[in-house]
Amino acid sequence: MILKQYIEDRVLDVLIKSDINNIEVVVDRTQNPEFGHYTTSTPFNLSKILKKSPYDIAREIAEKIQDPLALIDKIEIKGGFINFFLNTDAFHLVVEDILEKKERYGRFNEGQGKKVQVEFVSANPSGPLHVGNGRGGALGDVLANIFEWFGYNVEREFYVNDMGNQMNLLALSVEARMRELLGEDFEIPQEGYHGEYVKDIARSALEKFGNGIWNLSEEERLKELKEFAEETILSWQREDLALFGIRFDCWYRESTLHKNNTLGEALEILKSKGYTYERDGAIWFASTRFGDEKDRVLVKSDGSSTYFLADIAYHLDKYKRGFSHIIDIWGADHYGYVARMKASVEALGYDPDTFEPIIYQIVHLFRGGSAVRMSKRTGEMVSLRELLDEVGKDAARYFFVMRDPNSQLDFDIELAKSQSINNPVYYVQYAFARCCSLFKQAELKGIDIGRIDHCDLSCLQDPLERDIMMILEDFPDMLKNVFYNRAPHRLTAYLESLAKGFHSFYNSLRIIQENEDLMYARMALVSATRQVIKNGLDILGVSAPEKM
RNA sequence: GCGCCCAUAGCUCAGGUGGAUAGAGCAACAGACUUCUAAUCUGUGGGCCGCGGGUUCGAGUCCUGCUGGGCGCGCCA
Repeated sequence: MILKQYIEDRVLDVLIKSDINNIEVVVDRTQNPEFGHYTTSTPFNLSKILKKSPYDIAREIAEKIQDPLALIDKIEIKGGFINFFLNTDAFHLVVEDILEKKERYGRFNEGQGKKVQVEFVSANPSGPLHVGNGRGGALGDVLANIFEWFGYNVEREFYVNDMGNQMNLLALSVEARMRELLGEDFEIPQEGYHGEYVKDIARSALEKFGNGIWNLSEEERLKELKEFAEETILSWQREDLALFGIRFDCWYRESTLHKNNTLGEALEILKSKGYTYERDGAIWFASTRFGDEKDRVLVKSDGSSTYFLADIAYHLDKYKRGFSHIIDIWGADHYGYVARMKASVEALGYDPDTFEPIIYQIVHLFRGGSAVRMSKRTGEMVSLRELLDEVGKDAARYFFVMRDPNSQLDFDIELAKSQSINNPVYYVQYAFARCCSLFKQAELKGIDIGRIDHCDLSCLQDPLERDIMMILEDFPDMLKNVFYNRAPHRLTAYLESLAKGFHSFYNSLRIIQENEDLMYARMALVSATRQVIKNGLDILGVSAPEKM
């Protein structure tokens, strides 16, 4: 980043002195060493404006480039490209930068403490979390971490859907299972819950309430059971998420919105602005006026409110809590809600750009080559807990964010468990452990670790060393990419390439050795590598074991 | 039917705001441990970027029409 920035600034400097303004200069790393380390194609873009050939422009710019830090070895013109070759000393600046900034390397202060909310998982309290929730959980938590790295004050929130018919069905299902356990006739409602876990809840309910529960009125009994089932399931979810390394700042219940009459408030705002109307005895929101494909019902003809109105109220409440940016992480099956929620945010009077739903595609579980079937109806879903028990937190988190959220994810349980090169988590963690091991070795040999931080890096001249330094240089820039594109999978890919660079270096060059200058310089590089892997794993919420 | 997502090596996937000869890993084959962790490394082969048009100096990337797969289109929650 510092090097790329340096090149960019040098080019910009020439343009400004030539009175060419408002031109964006993009400097890229090259893929081919033939083209140097960094390149820019700005001359192509200037060609039309200046009415000169890209080649001539490139030559003119190249001639005027200043190099106050003496980092540029040579500049070559190829067509309209300006290719920059840096000297090896340039890359030493990167190592120094990392050793100075340490755990702050790659952080930015773009957010300046602005309040951002990331709401994710938000599974209904009607059953244990499943693997789909796992992807949403990992994605949301990592994005929240990224926002923190960019200087935002982030709140993680879980929305608890504790109202509605589903909870009544849950209570009825539990009651049926209780009767079953008592050897009575029972019937699980058609749309009820059939999973094994319902029996577990029924069993604990019998223990907790005893026979007295049957003396209550039907209504009273179901109310008790509903509350009991809900709290039980919520505690499961909380445990699962804790095992998954996720802690929410706030568990926000839908019932709170009803108690505070936020629904009425939201409805009033929409009404007063004239965005509602009555038809067929229902109250409608004219969401098509804000780009939705059809208008939506807020209050049904029987007088009850829709889930959508509660959602509008929920988002009104979020804005009232002072968040400047609101992110909702939704599964692909919620795509249909994007347009209407955007519409309602705008109708309430807030900037729809500050509301950002992020959609992730579904997860397919595999075990070796074969797909693991999931069925919601029979309740035989693979739970997040089972997955965590089998592959562990680190592999689970890593695998869930390893792919573009827009792409479906094939999650191979066997691969996630395997302790081999095939498994990218182990590959990256192993690189970290090797770094740590080198430090341990160094200490055993009585080497002065403190000297590493201010050693002479000039003996780092090997291409393998330079490759690592170039990757390390890229870290902050890569994080910007991750941040702006909401694309954590680029971080995992980055860590794998850094680990690869390190393993190559480790295998072919001796680090701890007779030549002390070289040894300290290489240890400095190891130290920088270790730091960057650590920073990256921290963002992912994956542990960095010192020994494996 | 309409909206959105996806399609890149045999497999799983990378390829910010368009840039040079499209990259990894796995699998296959051939090699490397008396020495800092072989959970590693080195080398080889492998491609009409789903198909057809268009935009321009330049397209895997942008626009458009198809094909195939996934998801969504309730006065459900």
